[in-house]
Formats: sequence, structure tokens, C-alpha cells
Amino acid sequence: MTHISRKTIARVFLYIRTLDTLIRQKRNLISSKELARIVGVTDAQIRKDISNFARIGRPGIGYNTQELKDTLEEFVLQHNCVKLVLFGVGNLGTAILQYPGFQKNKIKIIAAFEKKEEKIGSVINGVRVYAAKDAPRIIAQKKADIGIIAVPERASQEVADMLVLSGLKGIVNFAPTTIAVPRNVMVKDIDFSIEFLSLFCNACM
Amino acid sequence: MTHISRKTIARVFLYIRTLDTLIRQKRNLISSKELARIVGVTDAQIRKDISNFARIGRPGIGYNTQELKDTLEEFVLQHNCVKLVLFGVGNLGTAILQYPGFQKNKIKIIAAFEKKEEKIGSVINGVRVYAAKDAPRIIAQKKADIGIIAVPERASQEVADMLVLSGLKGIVNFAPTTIAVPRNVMVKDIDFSIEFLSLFCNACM
DNA sequence: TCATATTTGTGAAATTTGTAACGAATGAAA
DNA sequence: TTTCATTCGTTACAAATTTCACAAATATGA
Repeated sequence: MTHISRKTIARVFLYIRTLDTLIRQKRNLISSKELARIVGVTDAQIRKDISNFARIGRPGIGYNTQELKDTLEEFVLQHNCVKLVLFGVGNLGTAILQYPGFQKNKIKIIAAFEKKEEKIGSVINGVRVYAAKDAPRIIAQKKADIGIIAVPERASQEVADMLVLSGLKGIVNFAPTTIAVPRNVMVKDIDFSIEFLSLFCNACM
Repeated sequence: MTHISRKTIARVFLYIRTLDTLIRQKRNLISSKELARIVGVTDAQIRKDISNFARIGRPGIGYNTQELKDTLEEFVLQHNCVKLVLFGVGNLGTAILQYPGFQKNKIKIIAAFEKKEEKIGSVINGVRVYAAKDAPRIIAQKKADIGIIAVPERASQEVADMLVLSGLKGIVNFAPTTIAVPRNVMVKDIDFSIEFLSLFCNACM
């Protein structure tokens, strides 16, 4: 199979999310045109994205929602569940722990880590909070996939270094600073300030 | 001035963030090469981005950090402060209200709105929580720029409709669903599930 | 002064990404 | 059966974005 770009994969998850809703509404069929209208891309884009994975559309008819969803999920997730570890149980960390939008069979937060003594040992929404120093052991033991950095800016590089040493291959960084990692580790930065500011800038120009 | 793309603007804010740090460290000069290394892009990219706005680099020397930061900020913000309104004072909404990373002179949350009676009237981190029905009036009165949707999925479209009617030109949507808005309203979707899943997918392929 | 080492700004080339268009497949209706 | 309206999958095209590469500018040191 040819290489699939990061942008395509993000769109595929959008399609899956929408198909989920359609399936719950008992919709069996959908055309690229209508799916495009819902998710806000062009129909050609949808067909092209899907054609990376399969040929399951029927001309004149469209796609079977369940079949399409299953096919896309098979390719992007391969029946895996993503195992996350969270660093920093402050306001944002707690919000992530209690986020109701995770589909439990696809995303699971397996441990949280925190420096502050008073939070260690507590359980938030079913997730235990450990001391930061125990992280490498627990990450290896439970075979985590992705680390979430929700600690203050000054601690973010230190946490990132530890995540890399623990063998994680992906990091989502909510701290408002660039973290340095080896080329083979993927980082997704989410800086609320930059999201708000750049949207404002786009909306005004 | 020629049109500046969304991606370029997001990078410019990254540069500004990094320059801020350098200035605090009393660094006066920086080359495109070193800035590139810090933020993780190529030096050519940096020079090209900057050249959209000004010609203030000196060959053989580099850029003056303060001058570069001021110039970039002048173009992307024009001395404005972004005024945000927040919808939904749940876990995520509260985390955003208490987020310590906003530079107060650039970003200000001017009001929060919530349906649940018990939260209305409270003040969180200096921001007052109003009843959702008062939103249009307050948005118009205080001239808000951007709306943040941090309500449950089922209420997100309703809130989006109201934001559009209130005249906002930008929406950051944290609800895990696509919202329908007129073409002239800019939307930035941040779906935690999709961010985590697609990073996982990228890291594994 | 002159050679050398940096580093910018920019036009051209390369790459990536998205769009358009069309043949082929399908079903519905006359 | 034939026609018509849909819709897919794919190829060719267009647009956007990034990288390359080099002249020009600057500083340094012999």
C-alpha cells in the first residue's frame, strides 16, 4: 500500500466519526456527495481518500455506512486500542481524564502521573495517579503508545525526555513550548493560545 | 500585501512564542538556522515566512529578536487583543478558564456561558459565568471576536447557530462533531479523540 | 585590503495536496 | 429494452506549499 499522509488520516477519522453517527441513526447508505456536505470537504476528496484503502462504493448507490466504517477502521487502527499515559493532573489533565468523548474500545488512558504529593494515589474517572518517578516502569509494563504532556511549560522538556527514553513513539504536547525529540518520535502540539490567536487572525483577514 | 496562508500564520505564532523566550533570556540576535532548529522547521521556511512581512534580517548576522517579534506581532495582531467567549463550564471549560498560558495582553476571556443553573453567577479565575440565553446581548455589547464551544456534543450545533447569529467570525469547536456554519465563519475543530488516534496511526506507520 | 565564512532574501524547481472531469457501473422509470 | 439520472474510481490537471540554490550583503581576521 502506498504511503498515506497525515492529513488524509485525520480526515479518515472525521469520516469514521460521522459514519458512527449515521449508523446510530440507522442510515445504511451514503454517497460521497452527502458525506462531503456533512464533514465539509469535497466529494472528490472523499472518494480519493477512500480509494486509498478499498473499492467498496457502488456507482449509482454510494457506500454502505457500516461496511465503510469497518473498512476504514481496519486500516487506520487494525483493531488496536490506543493506550495513553497522561502527565500532569492539573486543570487540563483532569479535564482530559474526565473527557466523555473517548470511545472506550479505541482509546484508553492507562495511567496518570503527577509530581505533587497530594494527588498521588488518587483515582480519577477510573485512572490511577502515580508518582512521576514510576512512569518509565509503568509505561514499559503496560505497553503505552502515546504520552500526553499537560504539565507547566518549565517541566515539559524534562517529561518529553523521559517519554522518549521510555520508548514512546508519539507525544501530544499541550505545553506552550516546543519540545526537542528525536526524529523518529512524532509530536502533535496543541497550544491553546496559538489556536485562538491564529483563528482570530484568519477570521480578520 | 499578498494573501498569507493559515499554515504560515500558525508558524508565525510559533516564531513569536520562541522569540519571547529568547528575549527573556536576553538573546539579541538569532539566525534563521538556529530558530529553525528550535521550532523544528527548515531555515528556508523561516526566511520565506518572514519575507511575507518585512526585510529586517541582516546577511551575515541574522535577526534582532525584539525587532523580529515586534514586526511579526504587528502584522498578525495589529495591536489587538483577542476577546473570547466560552460556552460550557464543565471540566474542559473550567480548564480553559484557568489555563495559565494565555498572555493576558493578547488573549482575554470576557465571558463564560452555561445552561446549568448552579454555575450561573459564579466567577472563575476572574471570568463571570452567565446564563446561556444572555449570550447574544453580551457578545454584542462586549464585541467578542471568537467563541469557544466546550459543551456536550448534542448541544454544539445549537450553540454554533447562536454564535453565528451573534455575529462572531470565528469558532473553536471542542465538541466531537462537525458543526455547520456559513462559509464566512471560520471554524477550528479540536477533537481530542481524533488528535490521539491519528497521532497513534502516524506513529505506527 | 583581500580572502573567507556567514547569512539573508528570493526566484525557480520540486513536492505535496486538492479539484475537476469522465468512463463505467448501477438502478429506476418509461 | 432503452433512456435517464446517479455515483463511483481514476486519471489528468491545478493550486498550494516547501525546498533548493545562489547572488548580494556583512563581518572577521590575516
